Amino acid sequence: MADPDRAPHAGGESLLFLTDEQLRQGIEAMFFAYRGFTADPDRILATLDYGRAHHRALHFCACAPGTTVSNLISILGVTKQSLNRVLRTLVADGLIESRVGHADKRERNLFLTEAGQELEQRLSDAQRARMRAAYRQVGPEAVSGFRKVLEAMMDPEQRRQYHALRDGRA
Amino acid sequence: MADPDRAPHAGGESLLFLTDEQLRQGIEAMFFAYRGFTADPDRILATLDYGRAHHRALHFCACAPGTTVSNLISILGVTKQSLNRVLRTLVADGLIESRVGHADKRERNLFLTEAGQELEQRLSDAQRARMRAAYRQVGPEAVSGFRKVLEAMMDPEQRRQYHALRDGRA
DNA sequence: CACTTTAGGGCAGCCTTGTTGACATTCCAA
DNA sequence: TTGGAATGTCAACAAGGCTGCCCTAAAGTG
Repeated sequence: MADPDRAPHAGGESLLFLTDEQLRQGIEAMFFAYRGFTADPDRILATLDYGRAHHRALHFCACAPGTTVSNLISILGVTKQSLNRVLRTLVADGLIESRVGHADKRERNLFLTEAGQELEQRLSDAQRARMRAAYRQVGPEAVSGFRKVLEAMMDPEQRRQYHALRDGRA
Repeated sequence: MADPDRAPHAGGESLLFLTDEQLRQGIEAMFFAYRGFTADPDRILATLDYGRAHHRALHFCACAPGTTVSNLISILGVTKQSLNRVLRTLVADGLIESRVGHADKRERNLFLTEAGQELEQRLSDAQRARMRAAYRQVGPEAVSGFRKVLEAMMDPEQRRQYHALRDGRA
């Protein structure tokens, strides 16, 4: 109860905005917003008998073509067995191509096929549309703050990967 | 390709910040940040053989004591069968008390027991700690933007519930 | 006052997608 | 060249979504 953030003498917003209630609101906002964030792609995926796991695999294959299973595992934070099941169906359905590694034959390099690119684009478009609408609505100032908070919330390892992906495309 | 957001004449950030690449970064930030957002409570839950679903139930029971199963269902966006399984274990473990409704005996009013409050507090504390650290790091300006974007990303129904919860506590 | 309809809630069973365990292949280093 | 480490695959299991079916209580209707 001696939390300085709740100290009565903290008159300015700079301290007051960290009350438990404010933090709780942020937590709930994150919860509800994430539902919205995934809602549009989820609807498309459902019609194709795919799930969010497939979307994630397609997304990161799209933005890092030729990536390996290992790399995808560390980005997605799942076990290789879990990823493998998803990849297997995507390869079987002709959305992803898995080529045996050139230098290291243990590795598999993953690429989207034309059909894979097409679906990934459809999913991305749906998700971006909502993002774009939100960004437009609140303005660049708010978007900058949004990005800052998200980055500050990541684990260091996740932040590292986030930057690596960005830089890889730049 | 005639996307106005990518128009080369858009010199100011006010238009440029909506490129596909910027939106893609936002999407990935959301993905990585959500992992961080749930990481701390997840660790606690794992030691108790609970999952995120239990955390959610505890959270919304805590902030709306006496709420009904129906209400929880609409907040969480899951089916009653799905919620029921989670509630059953929480009631069996003595973390939640389910009282038959007073006016309408079909309803069940849900309350946290003392043990339930204790666990909810532990989970909340862990999650808030990360949120607090992030908020502190980026400052109130950024936090305000963060909240604005999240709210803009919600579906109207989710936004309505988000506000209802806030107002219910105010 | 019965009698049907509607709503809240519970149980059983299925599916996706996480998990660990066991295994094959490939590479590399002793 | 051989044993260990790394990559990826297959099998089996668990959590938590889902639909379907059922019971009880309330509400509407003759």
